[in-house]
Amino acid sequence: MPKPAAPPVRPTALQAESLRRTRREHATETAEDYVEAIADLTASRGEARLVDLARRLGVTHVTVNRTLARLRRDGYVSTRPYRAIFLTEAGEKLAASGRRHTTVVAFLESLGIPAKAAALDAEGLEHHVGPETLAAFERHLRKAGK
Amino acid sequence: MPKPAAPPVRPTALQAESLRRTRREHATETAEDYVEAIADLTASRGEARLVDLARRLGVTHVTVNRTLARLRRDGYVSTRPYRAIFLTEAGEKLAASGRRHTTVVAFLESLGIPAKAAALDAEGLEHHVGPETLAAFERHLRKAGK
DNA sequence: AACATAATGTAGCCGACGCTACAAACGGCA
DNA sequence: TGCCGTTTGTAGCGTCGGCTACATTATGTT
Repeated sequence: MPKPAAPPVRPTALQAESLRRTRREHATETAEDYVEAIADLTASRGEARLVDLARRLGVTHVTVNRTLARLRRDGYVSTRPYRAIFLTEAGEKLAASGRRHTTVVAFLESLGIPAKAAALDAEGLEHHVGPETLAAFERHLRKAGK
Repeated sequence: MPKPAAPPVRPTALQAESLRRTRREHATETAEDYVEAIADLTASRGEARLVDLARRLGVTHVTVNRTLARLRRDGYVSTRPYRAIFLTEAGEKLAASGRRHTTVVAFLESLGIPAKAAALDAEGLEHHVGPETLAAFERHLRKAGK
């Protein structure tokens, strides 16, 4: 994000708000990374195991375990000792919306739309993108973006 | 960043690496935000005060104080009780490089280059962009981007 | 069945980044 | 000069996301 350096200080409150939003988004980012990884693993190999997640996310199994505890607490996953990890409905939704969001943003950007505008527009668009359209976006991305 | 959902799991290590890098970048983001804010404030009103920083960054003065302590520890700022905050040479450099980086990225994106590529290219380009070129970039951005 | 290895769990630590509440120093104005 | 509001400092707390070290449970192989 281009922070205007030339025009003095002006929009103090606005900048603060933007920074705060960035931080808020950070908070859910991890959760999204996890649920998306779980969804992918479940889809690709039938079950999501803790070690796979750890490898996939580049952290230790301990970290995964603790994060899973939080996700469980927040109702995104259901886990049982020494068993595979499953997404709850809320988890599925979060994973889907996360994937949908990144896909839409990527698609818009692939059309040459500046990241900022793309992110902004995606925020609104993503709620109206059906499965077919989403698939089309993904197809386009696979072809265009290497 | 488009996380490929369709092609199964494949690049485990690569994805982990990318996530790790994202986290590392987060770490310096805050420092950059602070030094840039300090630089801006110093430029625009002669001195950077703690409360201004707090307002500007949207956090409490306490948080600013503690972050400043870390920045002092890391050699980016010099502070004295109840006095304005100054950047050290390292701090100036960090502020400049941060501003330079965001400018270059924004410029590339304004040309329609997808964010990912822009970020990647900027990483290399920014070290070769002189003051005049940077100014030109900024001029272009001020005209093009609203 | 027995054992070795892999997977999962637990304990305890650390740092970054927030916060509220309270204390102390500064500064301007009556 | 003295007082009051502003600014800065400090104490203590919480959450998140990492980690190492060690304990326990599954699992697969002989």
